[in-house]
Amino acid sequence: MARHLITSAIPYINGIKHLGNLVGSQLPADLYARYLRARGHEVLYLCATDEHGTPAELAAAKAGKPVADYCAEMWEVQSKLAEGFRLSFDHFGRSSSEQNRKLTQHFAKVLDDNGLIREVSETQMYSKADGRFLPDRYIEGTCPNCGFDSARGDQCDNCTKQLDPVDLINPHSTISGSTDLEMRETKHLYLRQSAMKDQIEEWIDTRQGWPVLTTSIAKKWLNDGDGLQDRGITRDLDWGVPVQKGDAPWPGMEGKVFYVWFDAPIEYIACGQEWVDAGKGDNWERWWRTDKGADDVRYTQFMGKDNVPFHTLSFPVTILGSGEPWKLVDYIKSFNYLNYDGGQFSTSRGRGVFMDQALDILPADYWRWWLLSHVPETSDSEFTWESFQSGVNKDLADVLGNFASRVTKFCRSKFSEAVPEGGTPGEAEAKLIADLTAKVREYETHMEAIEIRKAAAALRAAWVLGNEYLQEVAPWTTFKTDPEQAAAQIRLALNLIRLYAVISSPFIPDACADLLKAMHAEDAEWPDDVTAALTALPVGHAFTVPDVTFRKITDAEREEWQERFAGKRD
RNA sequence: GGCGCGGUAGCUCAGUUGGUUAGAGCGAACGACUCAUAAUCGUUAGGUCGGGGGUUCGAGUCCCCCCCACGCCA
Repeated sequence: MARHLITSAIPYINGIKHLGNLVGSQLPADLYARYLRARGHEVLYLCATDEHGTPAELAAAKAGKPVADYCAEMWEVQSKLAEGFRLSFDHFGRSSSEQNRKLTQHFAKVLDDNGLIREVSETQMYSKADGRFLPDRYIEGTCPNCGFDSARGDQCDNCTKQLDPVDLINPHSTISGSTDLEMRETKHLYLRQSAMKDQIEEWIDTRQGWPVLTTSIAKKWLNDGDGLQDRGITRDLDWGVPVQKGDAPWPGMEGKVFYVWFDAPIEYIACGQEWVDAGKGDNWERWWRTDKGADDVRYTQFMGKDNVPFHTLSFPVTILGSGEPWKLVDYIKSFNYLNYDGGQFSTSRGRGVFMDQALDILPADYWRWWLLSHVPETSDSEFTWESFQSGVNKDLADVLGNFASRVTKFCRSKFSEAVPEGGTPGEAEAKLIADLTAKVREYETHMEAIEIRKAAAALRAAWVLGNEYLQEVAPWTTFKTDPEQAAAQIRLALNLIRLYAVISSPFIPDACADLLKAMHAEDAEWPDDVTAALTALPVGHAFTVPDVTFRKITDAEREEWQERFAGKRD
């Protein structure tokens, strides 16, 4: 038994995430967490909402609510949806927590003590009407190059020319529309990532077997151009962690907050504290402090490729730069993007399926199965309704669901709703057990390597073995001449249902729980010994014929959904 | 423009450090079976491995050039 710390990239607070967001970190992390728990390991799986920054402020303003209230409400919404998808977080925290505020301020202090923070004076566009500095993308004006009238402060979307906000003709705030703007001087803190470049690179070079996607992105940022750049960690905003040196004020930084990218990853740690403070655990340091028991913890992070630079560079700079014994990540599993029907998912245009809508039309397991078995591991992958329909109908309904149905119904009709006795296992049974053992071991290997698509394929192949076996021994034929032998065959098949429910549970937890219940299974112990596991339900053990475990998606539904989610979410 | 990831059977994708007849699932065709959610099982399907050049006894798998798609960046 080992101890596994797992985190998935924390979703931003403003709004409901789409399936691409879900499959890019939380869902695979949940799969891994569930698998490890099923194998008897001790797991702490943490996630949270990322709440600070301008987008949250703007979304709150749009909703006409104070930003703190808005975030609290959205946290509830995201929390409910996570439950809906059966994401098994040990705790779902918030980056706006008191714990994170203190920890972030602590890290800033020790980084400053270690000479890794410097002050920079810069001029920035200030909007008097909004009472705030405006980031480049909140300023629009006419492009001096091509005359496009909605050029952003940093770039013209029309001619792609790189711009400086001061170059814009008639610049205005996109928040209020105000044109009363001026350049003001402001001071910011920068994290001296450049000073840590060699140490970070050395650390990354010692990471074995990381996905190409992860290391190639990290290497690019380390060595591209002038190398790893220092990065601002403060902003002129109200909503965020106030800039302080630990408990003490930071002269010259009054009224500023830490930039969201700085405090968000620290929330991984703070979330452990929240977990304890919520009464769900009693010691977070044994997960996070290598001097307090976290030495034997294996820490795995899950994230989309857009988050890789923060997790391979910025956050490690924070951790290593602190000089304190915090647990560093051991393995980073990163994902490409899931596209939607020939294009991108789009939150702003409402293109694609969002988490709430998905659960409105089908149970979580249907989504979990398709998404996980098509997770964009090696390259971007694509959601199409045809593929979704075929994956659900074929894999879940026909191969797995129907197997449980045909076996239990046959038994009920020829014997009773209990495991029948008689007969002896022969060659066919021995072959099935050998094949199944090999397949289960293969499945375990892929799961441990977090090769999710391959794991899904192996799992599906294990389901197919059951159908092959039935087809070969044909108990419906055997029964006519040798009912005892048919009983032995169906006894094995009934036990297969239980075994499938156990090993499939990380992918499709609800359906598996239903199947285990139908089989009146008393435990869900992992089949380390497949032969033994196939006698777990003894002769005479009662069961209940399960309801339709997975229903099929009709062509009419598919067409309707295809239409409904094509664009424009209200 | 720079960089990154890709371009393998109709579709979605596998293909370790280069090595016998390039694989899987879906779809399609044919056959078997009838217990089951008109489900299952079997067989078949022959793709210039984006294009060109090179290294090698031998390359989808290494090197160079080009084309295409997607993404990121300034």
